[in-house]
Amino acid sequence: MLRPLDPTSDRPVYRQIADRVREAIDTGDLTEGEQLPSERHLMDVYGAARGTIRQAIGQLRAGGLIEIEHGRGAFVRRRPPVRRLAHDRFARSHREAGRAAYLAEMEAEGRTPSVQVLKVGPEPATADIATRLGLRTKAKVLMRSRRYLADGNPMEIATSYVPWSIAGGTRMAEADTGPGGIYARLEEVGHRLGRLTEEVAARMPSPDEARALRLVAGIPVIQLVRTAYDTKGTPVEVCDTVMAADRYVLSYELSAS
Amino acid sequence: MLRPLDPTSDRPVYRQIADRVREAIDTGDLTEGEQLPSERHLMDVYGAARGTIRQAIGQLRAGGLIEIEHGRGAFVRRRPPVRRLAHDRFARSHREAGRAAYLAEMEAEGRTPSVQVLKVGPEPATADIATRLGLRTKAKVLMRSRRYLADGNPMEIATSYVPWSIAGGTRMAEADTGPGGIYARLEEVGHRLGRLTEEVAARMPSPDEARALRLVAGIPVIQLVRTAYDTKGTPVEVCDTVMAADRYVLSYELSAS
DNA sequence: CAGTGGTCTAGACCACGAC
DNA sequence: TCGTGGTCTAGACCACTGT
Repeated sequence: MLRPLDPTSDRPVYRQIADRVREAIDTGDLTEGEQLPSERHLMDVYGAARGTIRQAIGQLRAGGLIEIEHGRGAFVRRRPPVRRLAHDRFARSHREAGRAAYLAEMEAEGRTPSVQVLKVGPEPATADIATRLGLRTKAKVLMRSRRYLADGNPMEIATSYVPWSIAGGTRMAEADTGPGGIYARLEEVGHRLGRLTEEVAARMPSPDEARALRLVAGIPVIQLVRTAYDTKGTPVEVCDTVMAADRYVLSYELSAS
Repeated sequence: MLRPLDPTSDRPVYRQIADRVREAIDTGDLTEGEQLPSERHLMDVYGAARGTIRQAIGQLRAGGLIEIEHGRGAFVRRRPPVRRLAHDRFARSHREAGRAAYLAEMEAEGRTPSVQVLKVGPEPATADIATRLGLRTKAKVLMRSRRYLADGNPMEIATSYVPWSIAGGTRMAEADTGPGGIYARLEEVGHRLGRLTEEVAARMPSPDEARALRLVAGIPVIQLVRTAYDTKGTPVEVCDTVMAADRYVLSYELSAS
């Protein structure tokens, strides 16, 4: 199944071994979820030291191709079901934004959703958040941090920020924001939702994020920062979402007119 | 500068060392572009074998925090200037889409842009591309593949697909598509641009992509698949773009009305 | 040349999972 | 208990960068 190495090549042995395994995956000789030959086996096959084999496997792991389970073996990574996030959600209905929309959408897909509220309370704004909200740095803002799961697997961590001058004393500052979520509460206090901007970036997770999202090595995160403005153009909320990149595809609809 | 290890901790030594270096970066003790202590130095400081030190450094590298230059040393990664892609570009002006828009925008930012046409010609469509274009698998399509650079550094690789029934015999199938680019040619043959969809995902690069984009370890790619429809709703082009994630932030504007 | 990282070896002991 | 991967050591030689 695995082609032999080329001893005349100046490509390092560990890379050649990684190449061979990658080929086996690409050609379908190794299929999703299938177990790779063990390290000892690869040592025998290629006559290499264990360190060399582990280097090869480390490459594949960092590239997101395989996943390793201690005591069990290395396996071709299974791609978890992808959640397609259509970003006309807000246009369709403000009332169904946030947690309610998440629960409804997930259940419609036959998955079991859950949401954990991690932290809710006043915080001094970071420079970035303050800028986005049009406040001065360290201005008091409401921070709401929560984790979304599907079938028990973490999907994303979202942290919202609302100026304290808007959120203070309202139900936004409580763990349960009530029916319709934060956008409904914002409208109740006179901030009718106008437009939204979203900024999308990708990077490797911090160790904290990797833990919270239970990310295996080789999976990046998508960071989406959404800013909501009311109809007067005042920024009323910033939501910073960090998503496991192997579980999401964001989709946008643009008009060319 | 680097705190000592905790011998009572059951956290592996290499992780503790990585933690210490990460702390030094977070606190600003090690700043962008600054050189890390050499492997030999770290061996002395922590009394660890070289393999252990290299494991620690490997973690930081895979996390995108540092960059290593053979013979020179390891350095805290410098973040290249980020290109903010506003996706109302198409709405503003179809005529300035594609290469022309890229050259103009880059020059406006004071950077030197260039575009390499990698391959232009007919190809059988993959299953995915065929589906997006509403064709049967392996239908003949025009493929246009090119690489965009800024100041000599690769930024993205874009591959466009147009049904051969539309592109065949036109200037779209030539290396130089002429003024206004591919969208102008599409309109000339009666396909006025209507709406566009964009799908955004992130993943680790393939070895080929890493080479073409000159990606160092620990940098993911953003994959953006744009489908253009004409005013009759017929898909006329799919553009698959793979971008170095450390050089892009995509921004979208949504209406809440 | 000296100093840096890159590759590879051979071996030891440990931790986890399945049977 | 056995087979899997995880951690760590000590050493060798090579390749690249700078002086």
